[in-house]
Amino acid sequence: MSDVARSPVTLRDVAAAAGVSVTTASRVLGGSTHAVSSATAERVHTAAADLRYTLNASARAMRRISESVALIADDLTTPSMAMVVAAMERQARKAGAFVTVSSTRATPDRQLRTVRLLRGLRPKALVLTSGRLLGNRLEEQLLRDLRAYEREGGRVVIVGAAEEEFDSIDLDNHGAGYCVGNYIAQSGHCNVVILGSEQGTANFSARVSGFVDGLTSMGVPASAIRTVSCTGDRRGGFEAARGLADQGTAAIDAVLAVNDAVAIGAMSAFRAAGVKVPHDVSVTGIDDIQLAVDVTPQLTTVALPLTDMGATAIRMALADRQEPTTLMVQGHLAVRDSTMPKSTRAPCP
Amino acid sequence: MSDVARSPVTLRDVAAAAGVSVTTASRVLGGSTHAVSSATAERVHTAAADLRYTLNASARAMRRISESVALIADDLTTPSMAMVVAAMERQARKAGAFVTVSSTRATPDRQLRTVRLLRGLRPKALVLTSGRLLGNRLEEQLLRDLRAYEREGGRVVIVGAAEEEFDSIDLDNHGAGYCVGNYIAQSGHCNVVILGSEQGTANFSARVSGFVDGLTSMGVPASAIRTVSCTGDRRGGFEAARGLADQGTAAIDAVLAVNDAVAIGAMSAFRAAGVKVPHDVSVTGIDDIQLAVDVTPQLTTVALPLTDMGATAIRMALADRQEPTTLMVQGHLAVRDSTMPKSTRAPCP
DNA sequence: GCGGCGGAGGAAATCGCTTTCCGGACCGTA
DNA sequence: TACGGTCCGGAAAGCGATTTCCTCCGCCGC
Repeated sequence: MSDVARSPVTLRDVAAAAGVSVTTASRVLGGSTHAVSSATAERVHTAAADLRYTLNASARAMRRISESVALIADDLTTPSMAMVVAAMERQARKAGAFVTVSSTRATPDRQLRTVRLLRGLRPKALVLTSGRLLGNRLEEQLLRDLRAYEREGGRVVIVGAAEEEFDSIDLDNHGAGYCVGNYIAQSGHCNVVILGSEQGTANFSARVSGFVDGLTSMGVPASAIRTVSCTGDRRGGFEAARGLADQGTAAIDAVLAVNDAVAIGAMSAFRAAGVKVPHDVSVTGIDDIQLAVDVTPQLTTVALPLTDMGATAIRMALADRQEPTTLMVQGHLAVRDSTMPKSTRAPCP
Repeated sequence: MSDVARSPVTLRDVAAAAGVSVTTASRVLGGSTHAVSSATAERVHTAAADLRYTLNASARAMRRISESVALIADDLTTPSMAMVVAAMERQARKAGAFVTVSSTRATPDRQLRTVRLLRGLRPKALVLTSGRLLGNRLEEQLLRDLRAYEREGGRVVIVGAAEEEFDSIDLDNHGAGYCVGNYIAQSGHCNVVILGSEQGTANFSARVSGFVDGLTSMGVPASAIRTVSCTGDRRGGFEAARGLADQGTAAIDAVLAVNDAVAIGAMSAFRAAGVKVPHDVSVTGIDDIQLAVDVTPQLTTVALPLTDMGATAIRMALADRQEPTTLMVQGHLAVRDSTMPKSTRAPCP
């Protein structure tokens, strides 16, 4: 059990200590299929433990494909992204792989630079999750790098949008919206305001059209649906809702927000304006962020299988299929306290 | 601009395309100090761009120390950890380094295995952030591996606790608690309940003792301070507060939670029980997670310089000083809506 | 005119490991 | 006894870069 170890302990040192060749040591420690007698293996293991030796992953990576996955996200600080990252890490570890993370503030320039940088690690896969990027089609430059990377044997997985060309896991945004619209219509709401941003993100516009389809499927006339544009964050919801409150909310049964942050902003504006949620107006979100259950009233929303998505992304990344496949995952409605049936009101025309 | 590239493009290919030796290509692309004429450099760069080539980080790592940092955390999903990770990533990128993350659920066994695994990457530094681990001293085994790693030229940085032996960034947990206790006492609260878990985490017990010291420093008698034990998450706070509400909160002026999650859980239990915050009871947290301002009422808490800590950790990790240094960072009180002066009540005895 | 110096480029050794390829030992069978 | 087949173990050839040397060349100062 000597703790003395010349600076970098190498496989050679271990082999010498065990009295075998590096070849044999490599076979024992590297999990080769080549047979090694258990007595020899034992000696090697002991030597390695004594020297506190671990195989050098970089050196290994030169002869075998490395077991690492690079994650490129817009922003690592959002709660949902944290869930995804954690799930990825967990799943990757199961397969003995590493995850290296990077964030690009959704700027195409940084995305490209990040992909370049990370490709240098020759990871087994590149996982991109980016709302922005996916909406406005991948930049041509980025696409080229991604293709070049796949040509070299790498795997590209896109989380959050369907991409014909690569593996991808898409969230059924339209379905989520539909689900909400349907429920809201069914529970007797008729005059509805949709809070959403048109700008960019395909995610959002899919949700909005889902709202509309869900509502009309249950007989809500298009004329009873109004869309108010706002930014996709808390402040956007707040300001939009304040605008509504100023004009009077008597003719509004429900406000459908494009995500939870907007919904929460809206609820807070309503509260400030004395509009009671859900009594006067029902409010819904999409995402089911942690906050959704922490606010009062708890927010009715659509829970997204973030953890599944992360795990699946890694599974795809590490699998060795050939065909690019696209998976579509569904959220499910979580009815809570920010909505209530409006059966007492007059039915829709 | 040919997009054709035999599977793995190597430096040799680039060199051939540029009509130079690999040596020269390496010097141009690898940022060597050896002089290269600008005309030649230009040719190499063009060739590399045409082939969409990026240097292989693994191969580079064999001759030079790699620019990567491995982060080992208890749990990646907590909001505060997400902030730290994001800050680390940002700082690392500035230095052209990578961050690879892993989570260990705070079990010593997994910690050890993770360190072993990650050491294989021969990162320039290992950054450990773990409440649990730091509380009950590092496991002996782990310590050995860490020491062996440093002997090999690696750098170990501990975030969240002072460790003589390694670089470390410590949060002044006692100071944060003191700060809250002081403020609460000053603003006229007398009967105080502290919500905290005794178990394990040195972080928490330091905060708790900070609360007590801060309160007593302003004349609150120890007899007016009660500590209720609960788990360190939202649910723990919720259940503890429900318990308090059941017994009646008439004799309670303030509830000091050991962190924001607990505080938010407590607020939600109070709300459910009809106890008004801050009118009936003031509530405080520590951490200043994003949620703290999103919740109603906005939470009075201690803002921790999470971003700074992350960035500093990476700076330490990448620096090449020799002396292990310990940094102590302070939080600052953020007074918001969940507390209000209780001047109307009877002064403390 | 000549020694020396610095700039530019290349050949080859090297990093730590994996992986062929090969050789010896040992087995059972013909 | 001879022969194919296993089982073990080692020598050596890479993997894709970086990094020493080395060479060559033009230029300056004396």
